[in-house]
Amino acid sequence: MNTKHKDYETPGVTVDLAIFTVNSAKLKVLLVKRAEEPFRGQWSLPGGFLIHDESLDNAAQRVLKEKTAVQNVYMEQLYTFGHPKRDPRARVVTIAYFALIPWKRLAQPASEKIVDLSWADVDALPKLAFDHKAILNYAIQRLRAKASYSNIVYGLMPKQFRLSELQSMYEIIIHDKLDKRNFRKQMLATHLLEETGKKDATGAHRPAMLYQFKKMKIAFFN
Amino acid sequence: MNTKHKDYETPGVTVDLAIFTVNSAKLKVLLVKRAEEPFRGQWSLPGGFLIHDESLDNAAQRVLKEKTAVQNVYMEQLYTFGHPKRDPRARVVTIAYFALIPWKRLAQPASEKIVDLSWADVDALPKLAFDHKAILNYAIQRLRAKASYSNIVYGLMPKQFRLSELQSMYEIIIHDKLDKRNFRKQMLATHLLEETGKKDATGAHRPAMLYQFKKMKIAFFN
DNA sequence: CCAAAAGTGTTATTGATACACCCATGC
DNA sequence: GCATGGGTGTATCAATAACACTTTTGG
Repeated sequence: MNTKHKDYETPGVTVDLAIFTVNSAKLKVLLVKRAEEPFRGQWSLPGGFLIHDESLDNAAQRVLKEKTAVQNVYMEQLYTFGHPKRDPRARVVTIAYFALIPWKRLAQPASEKIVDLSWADVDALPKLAFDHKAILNYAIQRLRAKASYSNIVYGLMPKQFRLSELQSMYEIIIHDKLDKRNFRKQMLATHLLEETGKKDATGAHRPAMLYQFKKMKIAFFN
Repeated sequence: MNTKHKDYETPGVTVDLAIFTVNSAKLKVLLVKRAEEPFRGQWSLPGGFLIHDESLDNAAQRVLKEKTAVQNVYMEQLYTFGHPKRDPRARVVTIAYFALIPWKRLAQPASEKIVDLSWADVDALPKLAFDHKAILNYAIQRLRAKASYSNIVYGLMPKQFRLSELQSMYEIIIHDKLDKRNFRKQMLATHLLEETGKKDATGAHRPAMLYQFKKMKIAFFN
């Protein structure tokens, strides 16, 4: 690493977040309406400048907490975007993250009442500021890919759930139907799930066993 | 994205590269000896500050070319490291890349004569400056992982090669022995290889068919 | 008693793995 | 003619995919 600055203007450094949840059988992403130029009034991904003495992960956590008031959810660094013209005013490099939040953990009235925040259906997105559409597409692609070979969808589930709800979650993310019997066999074969003993009778019909993820030292999403 | 700078010092932005090749059946990485403080005299990954109007990928290509004089090799963005104390003097965020170069494409005398450049065996690394050991470990892990489910090792092969050489390359990267017959079956089943018609009689024994990768519109390493 | 979701096994197919001998050439 | 790497096929095993009916409850 060459450490001479020379006379290059040093770029701004931000983090931007693609925060996903699932509600009403739709994958949703959190958007914020910009209050300032450029792109004033347009929707964008939540983000912010890196603060002194704050790691990248901490910056992403901070933005997440500011906008959603939740913490301890699944989050990973996605990719860094640095095209010189991605911000029309100044050079800004942004480290993109993606996060997953179970819908139930969102204080719905609180986060929905703020008019400048919106959970947008990823299949019906408005025009986005900057290169946020590209960032979001990248995030969606990564989420879908990981859902098919990892247990990342855990990050979207509530504490307890029916197996049919877990299956629906997979189907929503990967955009395909799964076989009920094979799905159950596979899920139980991982031994990552355990029965709670409780049954959920909220449906109008036969109550279903509720499951939860076993406590693990390391929450591992491969 | 909030675009107010406030009074935060804006961090420096660099790219650092883990440039791999394979020679003498060993995975090697290019290191440079630091000429300046901090870590003067220690080995580090090649890197440099981002220049105005240069994309991140271009910055990585520039550093690659400066150090190896090669271009058009496999390269991908790896991860961005931004711990506030990773550079002892100032805040520096670095976007790490990894690159693969076939040994034959390196002008050996040229790149080896420079005393401050070294192709180090990844299993016998010296102490590295900054957090470059962590960056390199991450790169090696990614390379090994991708080798087992993608055709990324293509990036390390010369234009034409024997199947046994391709197999050796896989074995070096994934650190395991493969079955010759199964390996050949699998490789040929992908239809990504084609016979050149030529035979390589440089060995002291039965000449081997030389293969090459088919020309593809999109070079795809999954 | 009917509607609706819960729950449950077996078979077929496919892909991955294990394994040993003959071949062609240079020396 | 022998040493060396080149080249080839089959059988087993494991994982995945296809598939339909009975059960339990609420209304």
